[in-house]
Amino acid sequence: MGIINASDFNLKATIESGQLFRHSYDSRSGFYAVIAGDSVARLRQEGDKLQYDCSNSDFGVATFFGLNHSYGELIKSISKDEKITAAINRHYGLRILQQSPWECTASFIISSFSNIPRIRQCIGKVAAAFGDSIEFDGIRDFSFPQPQQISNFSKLKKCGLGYRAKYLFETAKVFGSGNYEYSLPQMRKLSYAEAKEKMMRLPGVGEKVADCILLFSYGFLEAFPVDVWIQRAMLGNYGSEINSFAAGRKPSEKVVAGFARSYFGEYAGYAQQFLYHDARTSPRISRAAPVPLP
DNA sequence: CACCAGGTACTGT
DNA sequence: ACAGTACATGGT
Repeated sequence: MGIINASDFNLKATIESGQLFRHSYDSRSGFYAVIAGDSVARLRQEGDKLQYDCSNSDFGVATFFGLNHSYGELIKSISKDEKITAAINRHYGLRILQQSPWECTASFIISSFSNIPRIRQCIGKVAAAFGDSIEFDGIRDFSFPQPQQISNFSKLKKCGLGYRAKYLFETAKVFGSGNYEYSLPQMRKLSYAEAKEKMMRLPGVGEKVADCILLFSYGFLEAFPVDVWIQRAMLGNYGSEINSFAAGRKPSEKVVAGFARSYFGEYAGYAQQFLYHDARTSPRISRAAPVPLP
Protein backbone atom coordinates (compact mmCIF):
# COMPACT_ATOMS: atom_id res chain seq x y z
CA MET A 1 0.00 0.00 0.00
CA GLY A 2 1.55 3.28 -1.13
CA ILE A 3 0.79 6.68 0.33
CA ILE A 4 1.47 9.95 -1.42
CA ASN A 5 0.88 13.49 -0.32
CA ALA A 6 -1.88 14.94 -2.45
CA SER A 7 -2.82 18.46 -1.51
CA ASP A 8 -5.33 20.42 -3.58
CA PHE A 9 -6.81 17.10 -4.58
CA ASN A 10 -10.35 15.72 -4.52
CA LEU A 11 -10.31 12.04 -5.45
CA LYS A 12 -14.08 11.67 -5.48
CA ALA A 13 -14.72 14.67 -7.75
CA THR A 14 -11.86 13.67 -10.03
CA ILE A 15 -13.07 10.11 -10.49
CA GLU A 16 -16.78 10.91 -10.67
CA SER A 17 -16.61 13.88 -13.04
CA GLY A 18 -17.12 11.87 -16.22
CA GLN A 19 -13.52 11.75 -17.42
CA LEU A 20 -13.28 8.00 -17.09
CA PHE A 21 -15.87 5.28 -17.15
CA ARG A 22 -14.23 2.22 -15.59
CA HIS A 23 -14.45 2.90 -11.88
CA SER A 24 -16.43 1.78 -8.87
CA TYR A 25 -16.76 2.77 -5.26
CA ASP A 26 -16.84 0.45 -2.28
CA SER A 27 -18.68 2.30 0.49
CA ARG A 28 -17.69 -0.34 3.07
CA SER A 29 -13.98 0.27 2.69
CA GLY A 30 -14.10 3.77 1.23
CA PHE A 31 -11.88 2.69 -1.64
CA TYR A 32 -12.39 3.48 -5.30
CA ALA A 33 -11.33 0.95 -7.88
CA VAL A 34 -10.14 2.27 -11.23
CA ILE A 35 -9.33 0.09 -14.20
CA ALA A 36 -6.99 1.65 -16.74
CA GLY A 37 -5.42 -0.39 -19.50
CA ASP A 38 -4.42 -3.66 -17.87
CA SER A 39 -4.01 -2.08 -14.42
CA VAL A 40 -6.31 -2.08 -11.45
CA ALA A 41 -5.81 0.62 -8.84
CA ARG A 42 -7.54 0.84 -5.48
CA LEU A 43 -7.47 4.31 -3.92
CA ARG A 44 -8.71 6.12 -0.86
CA GLN A 45 -8.19 9.71 0.21
CA GLU A 46 -7.96 10.89 3.80
CA GLY A 47 -7.21 14.58 3.95
CA ASP A 48 -4.03 15.25 2.02
CA LYS A 49 -3.03 11.58 2.04
CA LEU A 50 -3.80 9.42 -0.95
CA GLN A 51 -3.56 5.72 -0.20
CA TYR A 52 -3.33 3.42 -3.17
CA ASP A 53 -2.57 -0.09 -4.22
CA CYS A 54 -1.97 -1.05 -7.85
CA SER A 55 -1.85 -4.35 -9.68
CA ASN A 56 0.86 -2.93 -11.87
CA SER A 57 3.89 -1.25 -10.35
CA ASP A 58 4.52 0.93 -13.41
CA PHE A 59 1.09 2.55 -13.20
CA GLY A 60 1.89 6.19 -12.48
CA VAL A 61 -0.73 7.33 -9.99
CA ALA A 62 0.45 10.93 -9.68
CA THR A 63 0.62 11.49 -13.42
CA PHE A 64 -2.67 9.73 -14.10
CA PHE A 65 -4.50 11.91 -11.57
CA GLY A 66 -2.99 15.17 -12.76
CA LEU A 67 -1.14 15.77 -9.52
CA ASN A 68 1.75 17.30 -11.46
CA HIS A 69 -0.44 20.20 -12.62
CA SER A 70 0.31 23.52 -10.88
CA TYR A 71 -3.02 23.74 -9.16
CA GLY A 72 -2.71 27.12 -7.49
CA GLU A 73 -1.58 28.70 -10.72
CA LEU A 74 -4.30 27.17 -12.87
CA ILE A 75 -7.07 27.95 -10.42
CA LYS A 76 -5.92 31.54 -10.26
CA SER A 77 -5.77 31.63 -14.05
CA ILE A 78 -9.36 30.47 -14.65
CA SER A 79 -10.95 32.35 -11.74
CA LYS A 80 -12.41 35.06 -13.95
CA ASP A 81 -15.73 35.71 -12.22
CA GLU A 82 -18.05 34.66 -9.41
CA LYS A 83 -19.82 31.97 -11.45
CA ILE A 84 -16.74 29.92 -12.13
CA THR A 85 -15.33 30.61 -8.67
CA ALA A 86 -18.46 29.19 -7.09
CA ALA A 87 -18.15 26.00 -9.15
CA ILE A 88 -14.46 25.73 -8.26
CA ASN A 89 -15.21 26.13 -4.58
CA ARG A 90 -17.89 23.43 -4.70
CA HIS A 91 -15.47 20.90 -6.24
CA TYR A 92 -12.09 22.17 -5.17
CA GLY A 93 -9.36 19.64 -5.84
CA LEU A 94 -10.94 18.29 -9.01
CA ARG A 95 -8.11 17.37 -11.36
CA ILE A 96 -7.86 16.69 -15.07
CA LEU A 97 -6.66 13.14 -15.65
CA GLN A 98 -3.96 12.00 -18.04
CA GLN A 99 -5.33 8.75 -19.45
CA SER A 100 -3.85 6.58 -22.15
CA PRO A 101 -4.59 8.01 -25.62
CA TRP A 102 -6.01 4.84 -27.12
CA GLU A 103 -8.33 3.95 -24.24
CA CYS A 104 -9.51 7.54 -23.95
CA THR A 105 -10.11 7.81 -27.69
CA ALA A 106 -12.03 4.55 -27.83
CA SER A 107 -14.09 5.45 -24.76
CA PHE A 108 -15.14 8.84 -26.07
CA ILE A 109 -15.98 7.48 -29.51
CA ILE A 110 -18.34 5.15 -27.67
CA SER A 111 -19.63 8.04 -25.54
CA SER A 112 -21.01 10.15 -28.36
CA PHE A 113 -24.77 10.68 -28.44
CA SER A 114 -25.22 8.27 -25.55
CA ASN A 115 -25.59 8.40 -21.78
CA ILE A 116 -23.18 7.54 -19.02
CA PRO A 117 -24.75 4.29 -17.76
CA ARG A 118 -24.87 2.90 -21.28
CA ILE A 119 -21.37 4.16 -22.10
CA ARG A 120 -20.10 2.25 -19.07
CA GLN A 121 -21.99 -0.84 -20.13
CA CYS A 122 -20.68 -0.71 -23.70
CA ILE A 123 -17.08 -0.22 -22.60
CA GLY A 124 -17.47 -3.13 -20.18
CA LYS A 125 -18.74 -5.33 -22.99
CA VAL A 126 -15.86 -4.36 -25.26
CA ALA A 127 -13.41 -5.19 -22.48
CA ALA A 128 -15.10 -8.52 -21.76
CA ALA A 129 -15.17 -9.42 -25.45
CA PHE A 130 -11.60 -8.48 -26.36
CA GLY A 131 -9.62 -7.78 -23.19
CA ASP A 132 -7.66 -10.10 -20.95
CA SER A 133 -9.00 -11.42 -17.69
CA ILE A 134 -7.42 -9.53 -14.79
CA GLU A 135 -7.66 -10.03 -11.06
CA PHE A 136 -6.38 -7.92 -8.21
CA ASP A 137 -7.27 -7.70 -4.55
CA GLY A 138 -10.58 -9.47 -5.03
CA ILE A 139 -11.50 -7.43 -8.10
CA ARG A 140 -12.08 -9.55 -11.19
CA ASP A 141 -12.50 -7.74 -14.50
CA PHE A 142 -11.02 -7.38 -17.97
CA SER A 143 -8.25 -5.19 -19.29
CA PHE A 144 -9.14 -2.57 -21.83
CA PRO A 145 -8.11 -4.28 -25.07
CA GLN A 146 -5.14 -3.10 -27.09
CA PRO A 147 -6.23 -1.82 -30.51
CA GLN A 148 -4.84 -4.95 -32.17
CA GLN A 149 -7.10 -7.09 -30.01
CA ILE A 150 -10.23 -5.56 -31.55
CA SER A 151 -9.96 -7.63 -34.70
CA ASN A 152 -13.41 -9.15 -35.12
CA PHE A 153 -16.05 -6.75 -36.37
CA SER A 154 -19.08 -8.98 -35.95
CA LYS A 155 -18.05 -9.60 -32.34
CA LEU A 156 -17.68 -5.86 -31.81
CA LYS A 157 -21.15 -5.24 -33.21
CA LYS A 158 -22.56 -7.42 -30.43
CA CYS A 159 -21.25 -5.01 -27.78
CA GLY A 160 -24.18 -2.65 -28.27
CA LEU A 161 -22.28 0.27 -29.77
CA GLY A 162 -24.75 0.68 -32.59
CA TYR A 163 -23.45 2.70 -35.51
CA ARG A 164 -20.33 3.61 -33.48
CA ALA A 165 -18.98 0.08 -33.90
CA LYS A 166 -17.53 0.79 -37.32
CA TYR A 167 -15.96 4.05 -36.07
CA LEU A 168 -14.24 2.22 -33.23
CA PHE A 169 -13.16 -0.61 -35.51
CA GLU A 170 -11.57 1.78 -38.03
CA THR A 171 -9.92 3.85 -35.31
CA ALA A 172 -8.52 0.70 -33.72
CA LYS A 173 -6.80 -0.06 -37.03
CA VAL A 174 -5.15 3.36 -37.01
CA PHE A 175 -3.97 3.10 -33.40
CA GLY A 176 -2.83 -0.47 -33.93
CA SER A 177 -1.01 0.19 -37.18
CA GLY A 178 2.43 0.23 -35.60
CA ASN A 179 3.40 3.79 -36.37
CA TYR A 180 3.18 6.07 -33.39
CA GLU A 181 1.51 9.10 -34.93
CA TYR A 182 -1.12 9.23 -32.17
CA SER A 183 1.32 8.54 -29.34
CA LEU A 184 1.58 11.02 -26.48
CA PRO A 185 5.08 12.29 -27.39
CA GLN A 186 4.19 12.73 -31.08
CA MET A 187 0.97 14.55 -30.33
CA ARG A 188 2.62 16.76 -27.71
CA LYS A 189 4.85 18.19 -30.45
CA LEU A 190 1.79 19.71 -32.11
CA SER A 191 -0.11 22.86 -31.28
CA TYR A 192 -3.61 22.50 -29.89
CA ALA A 193 -5.14 23.39 -33.27
CA GLU A 194 -2.93 20.91 -35.13
CA ALA A 195 -3.58 18.14 -32.63
CA LYS A 196 -7.31 18.72 -32.83
CA GLU A 197 -7.31 18.65 -36.61
CA LYS A 198 -5.40 15.36 -36.43
CA MET A 199 -7.83 13.80 -33.95
CA MET A 200 -10.78 14.80 -36.12
CA ARG A 201 -9.40 12.75 -39.00
CA LEU A 202 -10.41 9.67 -37.03
CA PRO A 203 -13.90 8.32 -37.77
CA GLY A 204 -16.33 9.04 -34.96
CA VAL A 205 -14.20 11.89 -33.64
CA GLY A 206 -15.75 15.34 -34.08
CA GLU A 207 -15.22 18.64 -32.30
CA LYS A 208 -16.44 17.56 -28.88
CA VAL A 209 -14.86 14.11 -28.71
CA ALA A 210 -11.57 15.48 -30.03
CA ASP A 211 -11.52 18.06 -27.25
CA CYS A 212 -12.29 15.40 -24.61
CA ILE A 213 -9.37 13.29 -25.79
CA LEU A 214 -7.00 16.24 -26.06
CA LEU A 215 -7.94 17.30 -22.54
CA PHE A 216 -8.27 13.99 -20.67
CA SER A 217 -5.37 12.21 -22.29
CA TYR A 218 -2.95 14.38 -24.24
CA GLY A 219 -2.71 17.18 -21.69
CA PHE A 220 -3.97 20.03 -23.87
CA LEU A 221 -5.46 21.91 -20.96
CA GLU A 222 -6.86 24.66 -23.19
CA ALA A 223 -9.25 22.20 -24.87
CA PHE A 224 -12.86 23.02 -24.00
CA PRO A 225 -15.28 20.22 -24.94
CA VAL A 226 -18.82 21.51 -25.45
CA ASP A 227 -21.58 18.98 -24.95
CA VAL A 228 -25.25 19.70 -24.23
CA TRP A 229 -24.55 20.28 -20.53
CA ILE A 230 -21.76 22.74 -21.12
CA GLN A 231 -23.69 24.48 -23.87
CA ARG A 232 -26.61 25.05 -21.48
CA ALA A 233 -24.36 26.11 -18.59
CA MET A 234 -22.31 28.50 -20.71
CA LEU A 235 -25.34 30.17 -22.32
CA GLY A 236 -26.95 30.43 -18.88
CA ASN A 237 -23.87 31.91 -17.20
CA TYR A 238 -22.36 33.95 -20.03
CA GLY A 239 -25.19 34.47 -22.51
CA SER A 240 -24.65 38.17 -23.10
CA GLU A 241 -20.85 37.85 -23.28
CA ILE A 242 -21.19 35.00 -25.77
CA ASN A 243 -23.59 36.98 -27.93
CA SER A 244 -21.11 39.84 -28.04
CA PHE A 245 -18.33 37.41 -28.90
CA ALA A 246 -20.50 35.77 -31.56
CA ALA A 247 -20.98 39.13 -33.30
CA GLY A 248 -24.25 38.25 -34.96
CA ARG A 249 -23.51 34.59 -35.54
CA LYS A 250 -25.60 31.90 -33.90
CA PRO A 251 -24.08 30.94 -30.50
CA SER A 252 -23.26 27.43 -31.67
CA GLU A 253 -21.17 24.92 -29.70
CA LYS A 254 -18.19 25.96 -31.77
CA VAL A 255 -18.71 29.62 -30.93
CA VAL A 256 -19.12 28.78 -27.23
CA ALA A 257 -15.89 26.78 -27.28
CA GLY A 258 -14.06 29.64 -28.95
CA PHE A 259 -15.42 32.13 -26.45
CA ALA A 260 -14.47 29.88 -23.54
CA ARG A 261 -10.90 29.39 -24.69
CA SER A 262 -10.39 33.13 -25.10
CA TYR A 263 -12.22 33.94 -21.85
CA PHE A 264 -10.68 31.34 -19.55
CA GLY A 265 -7.30 31.11 -21.26
CA GLU A 266 -4.66 28.37 -21.31
CA TYR A 267 -6.39 26.26 -18.63
CA ALA A 268 -9.89 26.57 -20.09
CA GLY A 269 -10.28 22.80 -19.93
CA TYR A 270 -10.18 22.95 -16.16
CA ALA A 271 -12.96 25.54 -16.20
CA GLN A 272 -14.95 23.24 -18.46
CA GLN A 273 -14.56 20.31 -16.08
CA PHE A 274 -15.65 22.37 -13.06
CA LEU A 275 -18.71 23.61 -14.95
CA TYR A 276 -19.56 20.16 -16.25
CA HIS A 277 -19.26 18.44 -12.90
CA ASP A 278 -21.13 21.25 -11.19
CA ALA A 279 -23.99 21.03 -13.69
CA ARG A 280 -24.13 17.26 -13.29
CA THR A 281 -24.13 17.30 -9.50
CA SER A 282 -26.29 20.34 -8.81
CA PRO A 283 -29.88 19.54 -7.87
CA ARG A 284 -31.94 19.17 -11.00
CA ILE A 285 -35.56 20.04 -11.66
CA SER A 286 -37.49 16.88 -11.01
CA ARG A 287 -39.41 15.55 -13.96
CA ALA A 288 -41.53 13.35 -11.71
CA ALA A 289 -45.30 13.68 -11.85
CA PRO A 290 -46.61 16.39 -9.51
CA VAL A 291 -47.89 15.13 -6.21
CA PRO A 292 -51.61 15.91 -5.90
CA LEU A 293 -52.45 18.22 -3.04
CA PRO A 294 -54.48 16.73 -0.19
C1' DC B 1 -45.61 5.96 -28.08
C1' DA B 2 -42.54 9.99 -27.66
C1' DC B 3 -38.42 11.78 -25.92
C1' DC B 4 -33.62 11.85 -24.35
C1' DA B 5 -28.64 10.60 -23.94
C1' DG B 6 -20.94 13.94 -22.67
C1' DG B 7 -22.49 14.05 -31.27
C1' DT B 8 -20.86 12.76 -35.82
C1' DA B 9 -21.18 12.14 -40.79
C1' DC B 10 -23.25 13.41 -44.68
C1' DT B 11 -25.80 16.44 -47.70
C1' DG B 12 -27.30 20.66 -49.78
C1' DT B 13 -26.84 25.65 -49.87
C1' DA C 1 -18.47 27.64 -43.32
C1' DC C 2 -23.11 26.61 -41.84
C1' DA C 3 -27.90 24.57 -41.28
C1' DG C 4 -30.66 20.11 -41.66
C1' DT C 5 -31.05 15.44 -41.14
C1' DA C 6 -30.27 10.37 -40.27
C1' DC C 7 -28.38 7.52 -37.12
C1' DA C 8 -28.23 2.48 -33.12
C1' DT C 9 -29.46 1.52 -28.64
C1' DG C 10 -31.69 1.41 -24.19
C1' DG C 11 -34.05 3.76 -20.51
C1' DT C 12 -38.11 6.62 -18.78
